[in-house]
Amino acid sequence: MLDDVDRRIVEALSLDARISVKELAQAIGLSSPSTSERVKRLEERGIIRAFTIDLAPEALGYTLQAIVRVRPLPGKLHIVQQLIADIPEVVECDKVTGDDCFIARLYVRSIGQLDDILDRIADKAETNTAIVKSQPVKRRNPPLG
Amino acid sequence: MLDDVDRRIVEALSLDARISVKELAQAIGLSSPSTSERVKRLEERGIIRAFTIDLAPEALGYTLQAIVRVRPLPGKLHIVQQLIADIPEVVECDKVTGDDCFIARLYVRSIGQLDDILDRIADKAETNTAIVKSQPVKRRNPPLG
DNA sequence: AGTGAAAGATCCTTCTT
DNA sequence: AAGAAGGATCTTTCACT
Repeated sequence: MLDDVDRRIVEALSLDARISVKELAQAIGLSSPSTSERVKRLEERGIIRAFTIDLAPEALGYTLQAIVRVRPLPGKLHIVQQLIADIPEVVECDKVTGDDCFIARLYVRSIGQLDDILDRIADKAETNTAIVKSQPVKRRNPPLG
Repeated sequence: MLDDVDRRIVEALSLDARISVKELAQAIGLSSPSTSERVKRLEERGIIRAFTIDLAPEALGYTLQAIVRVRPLPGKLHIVQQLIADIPEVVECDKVTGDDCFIARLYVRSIGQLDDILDRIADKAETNTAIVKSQPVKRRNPPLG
């Protein structure tokens, strides 16, 4: 899937996506042309999906994070899904097996705001809200092996 | 918090963190020096936490994603937390309020692998597993306003 | 696949307004 | 915050292993 060189490239770019090909090449012990080619192929193979930035929610005023499980009432599934997608504070939502149909992550600035948002779907779904107290594992890469 | 120019910078960099200051400047209609200064300040203010890459789990063979709620047995909280953190397939784990103490997201290559992993904590915690069927909302930024 | 050198292009930052 | 310019830096191409 990924050989050892690819892995090192991915790890280095995960830490700093702005480093030049030259720096990257030195970091992984390869020449610039080879490194450049590797990166290009990782993109072509769809392994590197994008070069992006990591934002700090707290620095944007989002001091509260919640994980909400949502079980739409009978016949309301599609409406609820659309409602959730339309809430900009929902930064991610998965449709899952089991009783809880959706699991959404929300960034909010206060409990009041959270309450407001949940009220919008209260008549169309049962919700179960968990407030995030800490993050024992922050977003990280899975094994690249 | 963020003025309109900052917002456009963040949006542009979210889409492509590799663009040059020059390109970025053109995209947002500002001069290069000003743009450069803005980006630097966004980093200093802790809003841009890092420049990184977005990996495609499927392209790495992770065809299955699961969200596992974990309720440690009495006295096992710390052990369980450590156990979870030590599972490399756990790409993110939150400690939350409520009965379920932890909510973890796992990337796995098969149901068998998921089963193996869950077995490791089966004697120390109750778990509730939901398989991700689709992602109505893929990872996105919260409102930048 | 990878290396090394070189040339050309591009870029960032500084300074002045 | 803009504009120009200098000086550095980089990426890619090419021949070769």
